[in-house]
Amino acid sequence: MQAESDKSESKDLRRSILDTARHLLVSDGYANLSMRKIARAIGYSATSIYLHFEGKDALVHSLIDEGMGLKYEAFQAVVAAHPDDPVRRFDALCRAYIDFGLDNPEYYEIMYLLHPEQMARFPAEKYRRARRNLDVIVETLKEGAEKGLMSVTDAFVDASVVWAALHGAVTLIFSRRMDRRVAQETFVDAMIGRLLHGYITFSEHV
Amino acid sequence: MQAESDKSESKDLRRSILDTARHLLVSDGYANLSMRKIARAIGYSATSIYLHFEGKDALVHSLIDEGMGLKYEAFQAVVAAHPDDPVRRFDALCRAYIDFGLDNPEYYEIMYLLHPEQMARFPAEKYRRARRNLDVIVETLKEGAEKGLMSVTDAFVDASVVWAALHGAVTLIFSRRMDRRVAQETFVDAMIGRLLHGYITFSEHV
Amino acid sequence: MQAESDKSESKDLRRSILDTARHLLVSDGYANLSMRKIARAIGYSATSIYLHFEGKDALVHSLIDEGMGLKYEAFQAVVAAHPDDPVRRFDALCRAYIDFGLDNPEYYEIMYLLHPEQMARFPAEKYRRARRNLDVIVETLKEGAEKGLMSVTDAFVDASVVWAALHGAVTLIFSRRMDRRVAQETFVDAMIGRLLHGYITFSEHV
Amino acid sequence: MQAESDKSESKDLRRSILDTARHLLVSDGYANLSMRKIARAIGYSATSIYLHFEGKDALVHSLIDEGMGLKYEAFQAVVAAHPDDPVRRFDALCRAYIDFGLDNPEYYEIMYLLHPEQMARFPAEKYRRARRNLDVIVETLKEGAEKGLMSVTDAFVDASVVWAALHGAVTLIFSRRMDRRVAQETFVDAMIGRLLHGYITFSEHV
DNA sequence: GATGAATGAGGATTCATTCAT
DNA sequence: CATGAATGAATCCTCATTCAT
Repeated sequence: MQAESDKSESKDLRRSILDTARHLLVSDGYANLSMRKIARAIGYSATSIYLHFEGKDALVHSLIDEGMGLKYEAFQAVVAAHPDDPVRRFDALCRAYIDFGLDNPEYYEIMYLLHPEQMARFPAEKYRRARRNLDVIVETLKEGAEKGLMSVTDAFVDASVVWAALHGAVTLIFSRRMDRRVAQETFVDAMIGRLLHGYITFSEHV
Repeated sequence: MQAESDKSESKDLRRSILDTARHLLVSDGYANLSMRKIARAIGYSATSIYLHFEGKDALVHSLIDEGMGLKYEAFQAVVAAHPDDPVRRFDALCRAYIDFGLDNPEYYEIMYLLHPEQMARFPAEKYRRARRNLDVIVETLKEGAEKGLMSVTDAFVDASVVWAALHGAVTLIFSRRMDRRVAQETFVDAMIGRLLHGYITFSEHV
Repeated sequence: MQAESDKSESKDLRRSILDTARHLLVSDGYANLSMRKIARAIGYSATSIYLHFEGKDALVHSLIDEGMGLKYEAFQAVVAAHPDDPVRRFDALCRAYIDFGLDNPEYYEIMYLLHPEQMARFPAEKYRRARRNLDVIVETLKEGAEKGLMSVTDAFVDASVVWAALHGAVTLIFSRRMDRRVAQETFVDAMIGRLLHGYITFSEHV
Repeated sequence: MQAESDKSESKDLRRSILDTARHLLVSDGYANLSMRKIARAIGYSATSIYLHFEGKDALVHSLIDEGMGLKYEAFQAVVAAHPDDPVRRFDALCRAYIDFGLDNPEYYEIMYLLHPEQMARFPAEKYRRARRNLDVIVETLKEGAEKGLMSVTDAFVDASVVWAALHGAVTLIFSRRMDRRVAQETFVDAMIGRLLHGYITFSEHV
């Protein structure tokens, strides 16, 4: 009857499914995410989900996709905010990485912690955007090295090291197995400080 | 007939279950680990597993326990090998951490990547040994600082940072999402190099 | 094609499940009542039952509920048939109690013989209707006492005594452990006669 | 080595099994009585039970047997205590019936509440002793009638009615579905009072 | 678009029982 | 006398998915 409302409702349902899945993901864990639970939570029939997603895998892929997009935007915002200063950009990128993880545990979970065996492989092409995020770090390191501000051996390798360290920080916090004697904020600051310290040539810069 | 073999058969089955579970864990992921699959793989009925383990949780706990033990031994061996030199000990500990992870992905998986929601909580007391591993790093950093060889702000925090970085390195390699342009060995060396470099006062030491 | 039949099919399955469960209950006993057996008996998959009932407990609760309803109606019919004569009402109530039990052994079974440990507790509120049945006897005794027709010490206690005697009569017949020398009908008549005789003041009334 | 101790131990084990089964019966209900649980409770292997009992049915039959014996003794004691007074004997028998039930719910459970479908039929011959208990009531009623102390129509039928009423009292108490406004003791007294009152000719006797 | 009905496969776990020792 | 090892059958229940409507 109301073509407009129908269309928007439809989009709303798709959104609703994705959002609910995200929330269930963080509250119950991936292993306990089920189509039925999503359906129950949004008040639609389980069948309806299949009108918007081919299956569970496709749904999760969409979530991964969204997460990749969000993270990409966050990184691009950092780049835009520090176009000329590779050191400050590096600092901001590290913080953005960790913040994204801590703020979006659901996305982080499926983007980086989900084993590929648990679902149909995420299409390789979609990982391109993810790679571009790493490239941002690579470029930043290269620029810092060129400007004599940062000591870089191999930009690719070093970017991976930074990436790994940040990833480790996020997941260690997630796993709640970190020593209680260490406050989360202190820990994050220390991690970023060490990374900066390790790559910056002149300490007075920071 | 062979009293000896008979006695050991029982223990063999237990071992067989644990090993099979370990392998399935890495090939199919924890979510897909089922008692039935284990049973099928070892050629026994599912019921038989319950003769050796109280349930799925107990089985996984046993695996975690074993992993903890292995890792603890590895760390203690490093400590024994470098009783007086905190810098070399630090280097060796980092390498031992990553090596353990790469050599025992199944153990690493359940020790550090398993979400606690997915199974009954691992008895707190059993984590003591895990904590002692962290303490080894803490002590090493303290000793390095006392001897003026390492620059440490807060030993607990710094040990956690190191821990996180190593953890990130291992898991990034596991996830196979690392840039292919980076060789694994180069990456590991770079990570350890950076950690050493970041904490050592006099670079001529390394 | 036949919208009518389609709609009712769903309800038919629900009915079919309930009826089959009821029959199995009486033939195999509660302990041997299983979802699979019900499913097999109606020619559906076990999963289908879960489309109509949340679980085994819910299914049994539905049966109890139905039984309570039937019995309540039977009692109300008796009350309506004898609005002014408490003695005849008492007689009819006793007979209705026993008749209900003998006519609906499956319902009686789950309503009164099922141990609560065997299933999730039947919601307390649902027992209200059951209590109202007892209250009908209480009121009848009170009325009989007020009119000087019946000798009652404490209406609550006496109603419970009546209830227990009737319950004992039904279950003794069920258990098939009654002496064969005693015909069922004779036994029932004797029980009701004794109850009447015991509570009525003037014997000429009966 | 110690033939004596061995033998007695063996008998002890049999006793131990029976006692444990009885206790489990009352705490967990018949449906939850399992060989494993019994074995675990007495600290023996499940297999050991099969050295003393052919199977679960045989074990329960033994319990029923014991219960029958106990009850028979209780009734015989009452008979011995009131050899000449059928009225007092009747009173004492009723009380003995209810007391036995309330004191030995485990025995009562399997003797009178267990459905025959739930286990292999209890050998018919073993019910003879049970029948003899009913006969005690029959004889008492007959004797009371002969002495002009009790009004009895048909001793068999009346004994069954008494039996049913007592059985109903016990099971209603067991089921915990009795109205809370009625105290157990009051209820039992009322039931026995009514039975006495109903069968005694001259009320001054009591 | 949306749904209710239906299912087969699989999940962990418990049970009574047998057998060789 | 006692046991450990082993099993097949059964338990309830959840899942992702399909199909006709």
